[in-house]
Amino acid sequence: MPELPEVETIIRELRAKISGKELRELFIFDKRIGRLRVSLPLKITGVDRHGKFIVIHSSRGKILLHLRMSGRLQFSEKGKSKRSHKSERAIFVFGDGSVLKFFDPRRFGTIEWRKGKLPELGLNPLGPEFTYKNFRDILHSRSRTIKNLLLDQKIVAGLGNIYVDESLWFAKINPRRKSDSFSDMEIKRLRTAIVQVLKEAIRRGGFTLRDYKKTTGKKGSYQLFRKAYSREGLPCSRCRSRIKRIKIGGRGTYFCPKCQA
DNA sequence: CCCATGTCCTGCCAGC
DNA sequence: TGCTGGCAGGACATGG
Repeated sequence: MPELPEVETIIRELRAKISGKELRELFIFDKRIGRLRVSLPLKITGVDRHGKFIVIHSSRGKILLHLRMSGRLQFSEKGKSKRSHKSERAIFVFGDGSVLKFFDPRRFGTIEWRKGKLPELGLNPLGPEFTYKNFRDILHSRSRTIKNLLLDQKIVAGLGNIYVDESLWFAKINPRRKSDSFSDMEIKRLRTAIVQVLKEAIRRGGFTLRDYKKTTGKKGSYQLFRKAYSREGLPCSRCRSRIKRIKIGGRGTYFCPKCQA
């Protein structure tokens, strides 16, 4: 389930590996993932992250990849452009013979071609616009459960189920709280928690529980550091109470019932 | 508009 | 052992 830190890890690897290369061929094996009507070859000029989108820049437009839940990219310097696995949905072949494979067992991932603007998203939590004031204005202008609000990409772009639970744990905020009920102190704590959690997760190369892996096939390590997500019944590392799991908006939600009362 | 819920999809796993 | 049902979740559609 790639979220901002996982996507950031992936784009840093991709940037180093495919910038400046020529995209010679693109095979898409599953129509559901998207159709890319663009003439090849294409010169890759850079790779960026936009929320959870991977943006591959070229001189004529951008390729947007979204991994959704189970999407994974695997890069090899010398690879075959033949499909060798059931969950392989697309293969990018570069001028030097290296290949990038898009695996996605659950088939929610997408590939699209964009000439103009990128999709509109909310605040970038690692950008200069994620100020206390901007964040407070958004929280106070809505009356939603904080868990749902933070999952909304049009509010803050890049958080998913894991990092929302982790951030709320650090901020000591109950995931069921309504966003318009927050004090200034709580908003400051939450803002700081989000930034710190995301930075630490990037430093650790993301969170690997099942699907997510880096483009080299290696795992991230944030799961070893996690405080709430997928820790049901285990002791809270602050107060030793047992972490609880509830459902909010259909999403599994982990929190400490004592510190996040 | 605002907010919550249902849906897409496949692999995995608990329980019988 | 083999089957079944439930669950996982990002984003979008739908409906109140």
